[in-house]
Amino acid sequence: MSCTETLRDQGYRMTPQRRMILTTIHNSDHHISADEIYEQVHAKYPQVNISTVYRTLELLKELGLVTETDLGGGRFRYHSVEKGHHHHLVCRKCGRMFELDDSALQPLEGVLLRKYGFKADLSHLAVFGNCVECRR
Amino acid sequence: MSCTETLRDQGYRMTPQRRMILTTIHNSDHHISADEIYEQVHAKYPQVNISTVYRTLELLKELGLVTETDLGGGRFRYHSVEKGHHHHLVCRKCGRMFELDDSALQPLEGVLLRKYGFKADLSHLAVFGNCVECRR
DNA sequence: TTAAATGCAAACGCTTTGCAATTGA
DNA sequence: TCAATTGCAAAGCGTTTGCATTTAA
Repeated sequence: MSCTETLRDQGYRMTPQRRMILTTIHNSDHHISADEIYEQVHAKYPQVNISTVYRTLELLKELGLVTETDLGGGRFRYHSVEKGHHHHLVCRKCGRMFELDDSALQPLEGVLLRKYGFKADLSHLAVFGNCVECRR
Repeated sequence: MSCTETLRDQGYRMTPQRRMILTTIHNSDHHISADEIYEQVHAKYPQVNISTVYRTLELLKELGLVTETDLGGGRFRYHSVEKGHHHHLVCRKCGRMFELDDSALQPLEGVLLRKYGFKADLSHLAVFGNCVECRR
């Protein structure tokens, strides 16, 4: 089902603003923040308002089209659900981010569930530390 | 070395406000936020200002007496370094936080190092999800 | 004595909200 | 048509800052 259909199905409308916001999130190669989305959309259509971005993100979360992650830094970051889950290794020295596949985290997920009864949501986890190169 | 000595050593002063803030953090049974500290201190000494709390926290971080952690929820939380490291399971439904001991994370730490050459800093990690009770 | 620390008020950055005007279906 | 959506401006919240006053050493 397309995004437009998902929206309409729930009684919402597809608007140019929503289309641009969706495209921006989808084309982003990283977890993007509200104001990064705003900057990009605003560059093309200056009349678009930041509050529309926030309201749209709220809606897209609700519809399950986008995930919101708190990666620190005092702002939320957003990611297209279609593009799937992945985790990050964030180097504190050089700032680079490395992708980490699920398999490394499954043991942890299992331990938390068995030992603590806690169903961890490890989608988009960020682990901070130092990368190979910076450790040399 | 006492906190007072640590302060003086670096040319800072021990003030009643700083003493109260330190005591509050040290007596807290959880990772406490700036406004929780403020509430407690303010209850005893109403003239104390929130900006003093923030400035003191900044200083205590610098001196390595207190750690600042981003556990989500849009506010930082503080913890006495003396009381040591631990991790958290944060329930997204009820908001409760559970302590998690190091042993659950050591396998992950090992995998990241061996497989990715990444030295993870897992002190004060926060894992989000749903707790036993909220999963019923 | 005097630099460090405080209280106060105002500003900050990110996010939310009320409301009148606009617009998609 | 008309409820959903928007832009705008203002407010909310946690945090920071400038400045005149107070205070620890």
